[in-house]
Amino acid sequence: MRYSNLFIPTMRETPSGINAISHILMLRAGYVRQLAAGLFIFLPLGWRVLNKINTILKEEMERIGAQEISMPILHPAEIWQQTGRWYTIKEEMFRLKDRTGRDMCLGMTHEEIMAWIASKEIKSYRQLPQIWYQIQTKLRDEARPRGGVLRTREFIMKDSYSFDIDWKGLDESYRLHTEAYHRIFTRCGLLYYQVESDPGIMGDLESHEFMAPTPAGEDDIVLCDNCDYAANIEVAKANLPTLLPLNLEFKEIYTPQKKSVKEVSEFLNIDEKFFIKTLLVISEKNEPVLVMLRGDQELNEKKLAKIIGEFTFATFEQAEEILGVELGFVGPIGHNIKKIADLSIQREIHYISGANKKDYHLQGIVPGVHFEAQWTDIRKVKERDLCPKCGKSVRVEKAIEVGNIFKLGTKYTEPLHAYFLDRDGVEKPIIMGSYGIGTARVAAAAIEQNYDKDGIIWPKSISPFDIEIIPLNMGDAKTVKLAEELYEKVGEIYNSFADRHMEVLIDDRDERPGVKFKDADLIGIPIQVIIGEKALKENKIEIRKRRTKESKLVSINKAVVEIVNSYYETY
RNA sequence: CGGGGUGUAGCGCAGUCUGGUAGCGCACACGGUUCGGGACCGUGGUGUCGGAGGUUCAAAUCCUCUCACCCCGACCA
Repeated sequence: MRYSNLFIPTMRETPSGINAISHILMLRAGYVRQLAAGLFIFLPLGWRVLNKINTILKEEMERIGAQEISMPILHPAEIWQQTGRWYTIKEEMFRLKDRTGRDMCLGMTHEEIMAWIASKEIKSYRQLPQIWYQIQTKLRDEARPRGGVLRTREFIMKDSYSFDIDWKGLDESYRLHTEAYHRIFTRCGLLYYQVESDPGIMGDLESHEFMAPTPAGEDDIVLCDNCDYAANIEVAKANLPTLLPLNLEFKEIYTPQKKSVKEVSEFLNIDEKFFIKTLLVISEKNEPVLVMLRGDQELNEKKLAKIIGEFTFATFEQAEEILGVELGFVGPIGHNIKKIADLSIQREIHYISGANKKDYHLQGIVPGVHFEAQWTDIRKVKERDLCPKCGKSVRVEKAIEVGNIFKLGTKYTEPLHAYFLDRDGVEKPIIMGSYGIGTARVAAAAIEQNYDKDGIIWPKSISPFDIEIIPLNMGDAKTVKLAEELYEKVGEIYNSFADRHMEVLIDDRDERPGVKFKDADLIGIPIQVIIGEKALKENKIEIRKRRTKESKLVSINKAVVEIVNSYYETY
């Protein structure tokens, strides 16, 4: 295509107030514009990228036998009421009424609708298994859109749904998706990990997330370099840290104004490991719960929420009222309320914690002797903890969730009466799975992982164009003639591997060379073909790889071959 | 929803404290000179100063309310 005909509004200056690299570069390079919080317009280049990704998604989904369908975005409330999610999901769902006053909502995902159509049409085991997918817009009224296209209120997602006769079938559908996802993210040029994850409101069964590591990510993932352990920090486990016992006489100690574990630890010059951190939380049933962790550990709120449900941390006033002591001096002994202790607190070891008395702590506390509690894993894994699989130390990395896969079982098919008759004429619920990939997130993750100070460096599989031809002087007839010839010829070259034409962009604008170079680097097309008068005098042109910035002069009569070869060489 | 911040030309910003004719750079249009890393000279157009109300002879500036957006947190199939 011709640059002069394309709408590519690049910006010289960095927009203020935003900090995700992908957000800045997508704006500066003219890929997107923002309409409102969490709502983005994809301009021609941005849309081309999304379509490249969607094409890969389609190819890989079709490859595992999935069939593309299209679903309404506007849903009647009844179906969501049947599965209960109309009530369990709160402000995140966009709701509206139609002209007759009927409750409707905008689809944030499509389990309900997919299960509904399955319930109507799937009657026999002979019709199973099925995998249906869609690449469509979803809407969620996000509490806080952020990071440009990383978290938006309206977004395109590929989601697929599997329907099987039994759990074995689901395992197979899940496996097929896992393989497809590995192919998809590899083809998209992403560095990624498959991690164990929290199924959240999707169900209680197995689920994994595909995570692209980058500092812009919203999630923390725990990785082991020694083995293949990888998990979202929400569910990650680690080996119990052990402690050499310290003998402490059971007695109160005066610790004026020292409240946090850190403060008391420094004051007494005793390692934080020998402390018990005592937290007071209030569950959603308004029940106070005392939560204990070893002093050097942090609470994993997701793990605790799984045990006691949603909770909030007690305020200063609530603590005074419930425990009769100021926060900072609360200890595990006494208090006739529910207690949960992390497994990192070992029995038969002497610890220090609050004395339940202002300005005093208590040492020599022995868990199991001085207090009892429900012992369970509620701590957050941190860097250098020991891998639960191999025992070597793990690391924690930030990552963008680009895809996920869930085993749903009968969570949606039962409430929606999606039953079939099996071989023996027995009625059974369809076993379901769901699998998503956020298209724009893949694009953003690709940028986060592939850029330099000059702009985007697209993995070539999802670049909006393959080759950019840059005639430096549009006033020079020879330059223009050669550029046009290459534009025609390279565009016609058949890329036998991917079975498509090279997509060539020619910067035919009457701009100065500097402008063209800057824009070319910004928009990030893998191969730049530079046609300048100096080299032309020696019958040469320049081929430059965006990623490495290495360039070489090649003679005109070999230009086409060299350009195509360079394209294959880069990645 | 809690905390912080920002709204002035298409973009980036100054002006606000201390009220007195709304500015700078880039971009844009035209002419000329340039042409291998975001050129230069000249000329020109561009604003409900986020909105509403109030104080005042006078408000971008002070006061009250409100809206939008960004960042941190909560939340997040």
